[in-house]
Amino acid sequence: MALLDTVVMRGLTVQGVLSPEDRALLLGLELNPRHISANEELWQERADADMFCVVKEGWAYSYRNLRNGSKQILKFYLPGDIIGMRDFGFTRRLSSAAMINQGVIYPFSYQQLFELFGRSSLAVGIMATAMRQQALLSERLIYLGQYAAHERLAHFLYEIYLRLKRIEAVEDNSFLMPLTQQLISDALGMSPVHVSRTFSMLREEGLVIRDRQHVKLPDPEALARLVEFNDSYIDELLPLTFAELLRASP
Amino acid sequence: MALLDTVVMRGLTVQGVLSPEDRALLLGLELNPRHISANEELWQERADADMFCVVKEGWAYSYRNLRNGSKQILKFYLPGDIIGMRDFGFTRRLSSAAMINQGVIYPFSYQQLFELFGRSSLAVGIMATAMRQQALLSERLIYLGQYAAHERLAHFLYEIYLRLKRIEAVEDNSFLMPLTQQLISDALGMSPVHVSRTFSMLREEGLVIRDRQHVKLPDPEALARLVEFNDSYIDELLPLTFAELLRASP
DNA sequence: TCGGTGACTTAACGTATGTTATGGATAATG
DNA sequence: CATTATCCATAACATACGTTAAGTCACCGA
Repeated sequence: MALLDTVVMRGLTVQGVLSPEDRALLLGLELNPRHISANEELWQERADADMFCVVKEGWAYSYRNLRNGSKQILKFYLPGDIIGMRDFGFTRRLSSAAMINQGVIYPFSYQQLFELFGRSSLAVGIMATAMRQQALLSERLIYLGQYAAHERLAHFLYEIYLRLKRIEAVEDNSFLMPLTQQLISDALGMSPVHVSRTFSMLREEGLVIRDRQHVKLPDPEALARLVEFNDSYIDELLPLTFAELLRASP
Repeated sequence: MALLDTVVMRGLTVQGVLSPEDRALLLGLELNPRHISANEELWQERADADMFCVVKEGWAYSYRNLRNGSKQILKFYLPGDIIGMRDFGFTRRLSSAAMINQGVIYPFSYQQLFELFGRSSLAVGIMATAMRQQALLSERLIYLGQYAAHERLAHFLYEIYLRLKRIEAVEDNSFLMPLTQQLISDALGMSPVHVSRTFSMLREEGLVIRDRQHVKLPDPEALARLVEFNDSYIDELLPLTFAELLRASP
């Protein structure tokens, strides 16, 4: 299962828009096979992110270990899949990755991806933006999978708080949230009644004050501790190496 | 909140790798404001996908309506966010999108994105690949949020089945799955014990036969009906319009 | 001013799923 | 071949959450 055989690249081939150079670049990603034994780690969360892997043989998976001892698997990778794209645009890995059984992978560097991108800064920027969106999606998946209702709601509110702060829509730890409890329940996969119950709990604990659309988090840090929110990456600029790679001559 | 002010693009600016042309292209996306009223739909699931939106004012959200009447919200969009990237590389929208309150958006076309990409076929291909990965992640989020254990497991098995079929690793509706129930439970957010229980249920219903790593789905279509699996898009080639856009002169 | 509507709260009750524990089958190891 | 570890099945019990329902409060149009 080579990259050129994936649905997407086959589509581009059929449509006749992949130049011979493009095809050569793509094939060039699959030159250095590496044999991996079962259960071997490819990388750990927070390791430097500087390369991807195409899975040639075997199964792998990406996951996050949580404070409470549980772990959430984000994705299983089968032959032909690319591991590591999730981290593109971040300095460090957002999740760990490991082989399940024995297999073969082709590692390739960010540098090679930049060549695929034709060294277009904007392409890199758009891709990084998309991956940040996916990072938020992954966080939510983790919370839906592993945490109880009050943690999910706390996590949700804290995420909104951070995103609003970034666009300067938070003042004195308060913000406007035009969501009904019904909408929140649809987002968090719980019943509207339980959203209400859970808001009451958070209010009693002094973590959230809410009157209609007005929300105040008296102690955002306490909330962050409760939810194990990894906000280190959210406002992170692109890795410094990106500039060098973009400026490097082909 | 303009695109040039987002973390990613600010990073590229700081690093001095955004050319004046790049900046002009990016600014060019935000020329045609459109005022949207509260609760107005931006598009529905399965509509033609041919453009994105930058949110300027107001909140929006993307969601999927499910057969059982519930709905799963995938993401809330705040000012500065781009709506619609999730569908890039697909012919039709994978989820609906609507405004929550009244607001302003800037629509921009795929064509404009292709210009950002410098008309690099490979950049388009990589981006589309990443978005397909995200589509699978979204499906899993929907299932974690809205469905009971046996539906989650059924969905999981059917997804694996489809992905293995694509790489010709399914024979006679059987395949090899090197996963322990512990790993499956970590992926689906349920206890290992309940995974076992649920496998027993599916076996009694004649939907799944399993002996250790050997899995057989006697009637994959029955499973697909049970889980409301939208597999129409998984093996879809890139939209035909992509070739035209890639070939168009700048 | 009044009834109507939608958003929210709280309570009572049922159930899906988690937890803990035990035993059996199979694979791994010496 | 014996021993041990791993994986899995099943049962008994506990609980978080869903469901249904009723009541309060704010807002809105007649």
